[in-house]
Amino acid sequence: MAQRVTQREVAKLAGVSYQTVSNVMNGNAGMKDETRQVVLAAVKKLGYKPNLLARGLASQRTQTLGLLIHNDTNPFYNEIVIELDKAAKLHGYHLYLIYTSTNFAEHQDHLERLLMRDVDGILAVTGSSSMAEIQTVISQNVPVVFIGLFEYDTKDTVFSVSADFRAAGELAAHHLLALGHERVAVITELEYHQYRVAGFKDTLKANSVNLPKAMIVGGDSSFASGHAAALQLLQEPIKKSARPSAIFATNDLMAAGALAAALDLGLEVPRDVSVIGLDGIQLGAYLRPALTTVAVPKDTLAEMAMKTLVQLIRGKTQESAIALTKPHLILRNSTSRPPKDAKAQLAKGEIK
Amino acid sequence: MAQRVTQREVAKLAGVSYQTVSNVMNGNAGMKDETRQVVLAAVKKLGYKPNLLARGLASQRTQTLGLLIHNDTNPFYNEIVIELDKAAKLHGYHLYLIYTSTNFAEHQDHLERLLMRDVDGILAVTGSSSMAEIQTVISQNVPVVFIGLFEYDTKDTVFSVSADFRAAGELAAHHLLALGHERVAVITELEYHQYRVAGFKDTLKANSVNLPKAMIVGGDSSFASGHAAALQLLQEPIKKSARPSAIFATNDLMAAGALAAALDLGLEVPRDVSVIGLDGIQLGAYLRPALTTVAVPKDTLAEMAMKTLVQLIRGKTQESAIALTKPHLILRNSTSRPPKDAKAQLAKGEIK
DNA sequence: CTGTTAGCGCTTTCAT
DNA sequence: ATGAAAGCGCTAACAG
Repeated sequence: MAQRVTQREVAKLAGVSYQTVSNVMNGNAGMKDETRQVVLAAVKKLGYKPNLLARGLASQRTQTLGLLIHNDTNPFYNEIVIELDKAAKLHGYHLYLIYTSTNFAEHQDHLERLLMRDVDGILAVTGSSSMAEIQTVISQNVPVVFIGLFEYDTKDTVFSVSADFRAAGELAAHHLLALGHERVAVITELEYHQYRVAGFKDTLKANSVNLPKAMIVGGDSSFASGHAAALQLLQEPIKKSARPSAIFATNDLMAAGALAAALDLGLEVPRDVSVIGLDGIQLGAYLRPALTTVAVPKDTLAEMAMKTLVQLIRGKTQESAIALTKPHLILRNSTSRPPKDAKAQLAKGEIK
Repeated sequence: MAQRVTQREVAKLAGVSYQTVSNVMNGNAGMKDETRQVVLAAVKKLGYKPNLLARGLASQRTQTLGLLIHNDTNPFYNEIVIELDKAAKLHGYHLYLIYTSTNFAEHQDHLERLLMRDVDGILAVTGSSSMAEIQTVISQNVPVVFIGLFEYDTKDTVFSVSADFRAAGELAAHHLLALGHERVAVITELEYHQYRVAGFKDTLKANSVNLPKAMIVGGDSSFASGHAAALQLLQEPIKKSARPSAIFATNDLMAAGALAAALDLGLEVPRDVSVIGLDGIQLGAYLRPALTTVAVPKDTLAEMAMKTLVQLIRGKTQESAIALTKPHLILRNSTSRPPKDAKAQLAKGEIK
């Protein structure tokens, strides 16, 4: 229904055999420039477009990639997808989009479908939890590259492109330290954000700032969990005198939640408490105060992932299984120096 | 590289001809239940998975759809894509994802690529501007359904599924009127959001509330444009006495911008000015105050779009070319009754 | 109800 | 440099 003109017809019009047409279309080596011109003219005249299905079937290369992505409402995923689409276009690939849950059976099903379509490779933007599963299911058949959303203590059979989350944690700590904070707290996804926390913690320690266990609260990367965690951190009656002057949330959505929680408690940000996130999603710029955050360079992340995958597809084994991109600080308005006089500050903070 | 087992091998193992295998796989009519079982056993034993490329080539149905989507940073698009992916899965389709600009040549290129892959249909989540172009390029070859992002004064050769934006505008107006607002303003994308504005305006008029031209400011649906427009509306020195007590932004991103602008001016929302948006993106819940908005039901929108497209693919011509979903109000904290005493209020509003 | 014969549109050897 | 033959893995008529 969609396809009409075939190579045969082009060949007939051009007065050549139809393999010659194929050669022209694929830029295959040597042939008289004259015949090439004749063929191209015929192609243009007939409006011939190759049928990519047929080509894929014959050549075993479809120029398509599966894009497996965690169906989370975190805008970070979307912003990554946009960059991946750009990168894929650049390299001549089309993307099959598949949103997936963390359910293993579902994963398997999606992967099988992708394989049935002869994708040349797979990009997996999923939580670290499912990495091993995915790898197991498909590595023998088709190259996979994992992208950016997990920490980097992966098995070395896995190809992954990620951000240097330890460095990100360090950046956050340095920023807070530079401002003079000494009572800081962390909101994090305990199971998966270890490196972000480690970088943060180590930097504090190196500067003789202590991070008590009670000042590390878990969340699940969602806005709601960030909100709840911050409430706990800021509201806990007993701890009032020791209320943190700054909170580092290991992703922006939780940071947004923390910001909202502070505001909901009647606190002023950053006067009463500073908040810094990690991701660099657009959302941060929309909040008031706008969110200071450590940004992951999504464009280079996507580009690196594509490059890696393309090389794997071409059979060039990589030396290094893991690539990291460097994060950077985006300075906005949710961080400042800590309250000068903590006691006085506390009194003012109780407006609500 | 990816595919191994073929129908032939299954047939050999099962001791039948390989077309029988094909029949079993496609659930084609009658055959001894016994042979079916034998075949299925062989399939399972060999781990046979059909090659969808070959099937598509032979059957002229690929069970794939092109998803053309405007590459805008508006989260609304992403939230729609997630719903469309769900709907597609439900109907057994895979989605080719393509982000596209508003550039015509680029559009054409993407569309041709999609056609080369023999997609069964196309979902276009693009601004109304490109609708006609797309339609022209492809309507003869493959069914297209346009989704939700433009107003509904389309040509009737076009199949579109959209929200009832007039009703959305009406809802916004009713909410503001019910709260007692009489001095309201609108921030809108002038060229494309006419129906939202019309519904809003007409409802005001029916309730004897005037909407002067100066109270309608244009934007481009972005946060920045909403911010700028609100600044103009709230700051304009001369108009201070006539400052709007409520702002209706015709999408959430502009509403977020308006909210931020009010806050940046030192105003309190909703005490000094109410803000209401339209879309229902998650972002609204993250803001402080949380954004009251008129939500477009993205899930039903997506489901309707898929249903329409599937029917078109099956050759069942629709009676109606346009389907609309009903929006609803999400009440949060950015709207309230207008300031009791406008004069006194104004004085307080000048904090900054 | 099952098997035979074609052919979807293209890429690949392999001769010429 | 170009042409012929074969086949990618499947479905789609038909026969039997």
